[in-house]
Amino acid sequence: MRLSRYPINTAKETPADAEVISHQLMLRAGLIRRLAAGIYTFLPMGLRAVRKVEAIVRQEMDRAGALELLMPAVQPAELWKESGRWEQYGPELLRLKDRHDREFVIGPTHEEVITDVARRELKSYRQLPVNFYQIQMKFRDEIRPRFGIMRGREFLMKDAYSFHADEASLAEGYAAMKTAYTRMFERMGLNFRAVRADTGSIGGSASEEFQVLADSGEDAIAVSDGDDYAANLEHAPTPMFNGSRAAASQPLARVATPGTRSIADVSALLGVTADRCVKTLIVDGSDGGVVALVLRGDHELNAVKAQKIAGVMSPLRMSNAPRVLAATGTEPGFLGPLGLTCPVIVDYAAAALSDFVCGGNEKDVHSTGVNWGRDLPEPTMADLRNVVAGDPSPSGKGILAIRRGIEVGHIFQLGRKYSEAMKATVLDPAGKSMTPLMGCYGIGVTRVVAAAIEQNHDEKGIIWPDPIAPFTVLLLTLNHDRSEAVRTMADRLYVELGQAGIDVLYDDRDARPGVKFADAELLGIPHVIVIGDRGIAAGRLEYRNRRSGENGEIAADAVVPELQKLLAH
RNA sequence: CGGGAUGUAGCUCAGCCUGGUAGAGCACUACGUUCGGGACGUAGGUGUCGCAGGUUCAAAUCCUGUCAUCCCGACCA
Repeated sequence: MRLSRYPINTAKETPADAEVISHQLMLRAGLIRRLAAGIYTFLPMGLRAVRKVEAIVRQEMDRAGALELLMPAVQPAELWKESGRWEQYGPELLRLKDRHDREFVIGPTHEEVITDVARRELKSYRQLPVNFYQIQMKFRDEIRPRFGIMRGREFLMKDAYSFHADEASLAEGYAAMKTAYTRMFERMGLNFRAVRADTGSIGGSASEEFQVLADSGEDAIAVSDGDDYAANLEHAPTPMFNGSRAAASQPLARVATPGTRSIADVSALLGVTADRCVKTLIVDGSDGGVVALVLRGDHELNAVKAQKIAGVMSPLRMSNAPRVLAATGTEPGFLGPLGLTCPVIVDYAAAALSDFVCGGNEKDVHSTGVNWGRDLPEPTMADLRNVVAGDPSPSGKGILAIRRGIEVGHIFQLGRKYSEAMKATVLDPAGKSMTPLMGCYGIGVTRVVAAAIEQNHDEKGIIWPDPIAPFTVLLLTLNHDRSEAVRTMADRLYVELGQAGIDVLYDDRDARPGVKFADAELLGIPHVIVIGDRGIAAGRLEYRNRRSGENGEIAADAVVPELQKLLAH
């Protein structure tokens, strides 16, 4: 591609409405343009990156034995009514009517359509297992689209759906997809983790999200430094209390703490760190009463974990002030486990404390030197808190750090939810009708592009990983219009590189060097060959690596083989 | 949907408070000089001042409504 014939529009200034770096750079580099909120045009350069990602996804899906098909974006409402999601899905589902007043949706996902395909096409267990996939535009009417293409309303997604005769086959298909996803993201050069996720309301036994690690990510995840363990922050378990705590060394005492309601105030006033204090939270119980949850002062309650505990109302609800007063005789800020009559559940970490500080269950009073077993009964314990950096990994290897991630893929075992609701059946070996199990596996293709930029950029612009760069090599000429030698050399290299099957972009514009270099860095083409009279005279052309910043030389008569060597690894 | 903010040239923004016939930089076009790190000069084009009402002799500016966009919260690839 010759840049002189390619209307790129790069901008020095950052558009005001772009918040995250990938959005800013995609706009500045001219990869995308906004058409409406969360809806973007991919300009040719941007589309090339999308196609590169697609190609890798397609190759690995094919390698895993999945079959590509293409389903319609517009789907009849009847299918959604059949699955029950016409009512369930809510306003994120874009609904519309045709001229005959028939109802349709613009597909946010394709479980209904694929299940319809399956019930028509699959007749025998002998056709199982099978995995269908497509790479297709989805539309989700997000409440708040943001971050450009990262959370758009219309986005390109690879979605796959597998059908299985039994659990073992489903598990096998799921594992194959996990392998395929791992290969894809590795090939794309992304730093990612497979994260244990909640199976949520969909049910099923296994679910993992693929998260690209980036500070701008919307999800908090806990990752181990000892192995590949990673989980959503809310889902990572904390270590159980091992039964040993330091011996009590202080007497139980009550101290006046007027006006100090927060852990921060108490620890400042008494000169103890927050991890020597406990906080007591009163939540509504499932039996109409209340339950006290006790955590270490520096820890955070995890609502998902708490509401799973017997006796605690789900969804979790903090008790209101009158109920707290009735149950404890005091107001929030001075609560403690001492003398409480309601059920008390203590987080493992709080249970491990000795000589701790807690509220005195009286306004403006705290207790110090409190010890389980001496001043209080041995506690009823549970995992109540979010993991924090430094906690041991649940995998048993390494310690956890809290990172942020961008969810680019999600795989899960669906079970029979859709096949049952939509009566997709096949005949089993005995000639009886059976309902196959399903798995589903998504990748946000366009989101991957944004995530890759989040992870690969510097102050000058994008730094594409080779496999998903719009172009692999950039030929950058200096003095283009005045030097015939430069033109001749560059034209020849352009042809040769193309013939060698290398994706080459040729900046043959009659622009000043500064402009060309700046654009090269903004666009982030990984390998740049600079062609100037100086280099030609010396027989050696300049090679620049966008990522390493390395500035080397290549023999002018061996550019193609030298580059091929560079690209090989 | 709740909270916050913004709409003026393709982009970044000034002008609005205090109404008087619309500006800068970047980008774009032509010519000249320049040419290995976002050049300079000369000339040039560019706007229903988001939209609709209202107030006024006069509205980008004041008032009302409306639409759009962005940011913060609950959802998702």
